[in-house]
Amino acid sequence: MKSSLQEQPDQLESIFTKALTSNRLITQDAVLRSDYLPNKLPFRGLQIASLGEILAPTLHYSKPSNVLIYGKTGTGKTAVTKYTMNKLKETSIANQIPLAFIYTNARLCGTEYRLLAEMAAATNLQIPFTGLALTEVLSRLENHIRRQRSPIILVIDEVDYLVKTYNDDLLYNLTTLSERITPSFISIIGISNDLQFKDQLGARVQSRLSEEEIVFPPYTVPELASILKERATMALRQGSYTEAAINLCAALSASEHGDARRAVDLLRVGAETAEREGSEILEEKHIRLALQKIDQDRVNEALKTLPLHAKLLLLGAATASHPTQNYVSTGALYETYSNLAKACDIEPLTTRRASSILTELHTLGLLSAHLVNYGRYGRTKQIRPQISLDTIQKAFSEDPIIGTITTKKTQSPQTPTN
DNA sequence: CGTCCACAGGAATGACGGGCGG
DNA sequence: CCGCCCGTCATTCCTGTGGACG
Repeated sequence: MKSSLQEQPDQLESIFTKALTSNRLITQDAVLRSDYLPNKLPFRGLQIASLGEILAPTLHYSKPSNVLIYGKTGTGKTAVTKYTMNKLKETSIANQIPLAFIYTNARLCGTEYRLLAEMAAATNLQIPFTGLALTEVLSRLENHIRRQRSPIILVIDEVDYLVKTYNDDLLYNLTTLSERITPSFISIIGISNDLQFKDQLGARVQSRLSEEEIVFPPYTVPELASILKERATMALRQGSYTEAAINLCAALSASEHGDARRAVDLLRVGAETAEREGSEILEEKHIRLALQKIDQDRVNEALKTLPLHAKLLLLGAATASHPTQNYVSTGALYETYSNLAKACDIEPLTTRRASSILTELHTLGLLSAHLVNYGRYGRTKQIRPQISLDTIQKAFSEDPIIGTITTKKTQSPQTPTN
């Protein structure tokens, strides 16, 4: 800004604007968001090419093979798929080829029903929130697709979730549906984080669904570094970051199976911390702080969104676990859990239900549990919380029900008898 | 060598909030 | 409005199990 005016009252203003512009490390924050889709995807040329090859037949009206895409989180599966779909979409529109593209995420949808509803919505068919039989939704969808007359490319992200929590029926139904509507079709692209996913499919689905497979290897450290540098030049003010900081980001993320999304998150949070403490330059220490913060946030978020009884069980595990060995047996935990529940004026759940919740907590990684045998004295799980009592109490302190308990003084140390 | 502890976890069933078509 | 079916969460009932004790 050139201010040729000699006005002094704007002295402060200029100072402020200078402060605002110069202390901003991040100039393009959208680039560091996890949903940002870059217009080129380095180190994924092979995968893009294979997916392109597979989908190419759609351009002369024939059905492409179904595809399964494998790779750990943050290896670019979703980005590559979306990228390729977008390109294909452009081409199909330019050549007036009827083709519909649907992207769904099984885990975000949550249930089979909602996944179908989402598909329907993407093809402009309204499906009620709930209340219909799955078969009903399916047949409505079929009729609708018949009427629309345009083939569909359906991406199901995190298919492994779908199959794990339900089974492969829905996938089977979709493939047969596709066969019923020839010459139109639904071509399915399944994206899975789980490399063993295919084994969980029944033979009838397996042969249909995985006609083609593409594997996404994890990014290596140099690859991650290169990706980060590119993002950094776009998103951060020039000269506001050190090479070392970028490399640290890459190294930290590579140790977690080459997760690019996490690497970019780390960069963004790092830059934010640097900004907040008024630093001119993003350095390694900021990245380290960011790493802590990300982990912390993730845990806190998980804790806060837990259902009531899961919270109580976790709290019980943390309070009751043996001070030195740091674990509880199932029975003792159930005992403390019941007491906690009663203290909150809540009926405790049955042991059976508690057991299910416990395994859920285990799969979430908030607990560890392993089976031990005391022979004549039975067998039980040794359950130990993976999170400190302190963190748990803090996270629960805002809970409308549990908060009253956690803010109270810690229970007098009642040593459990064994 | 059989018992029997202290649970794990499958199957069946029910209560509940909701939408459906008629 | 009704009778029906849905998905979700929870209960009840049940069978299964590794190994120290007797």
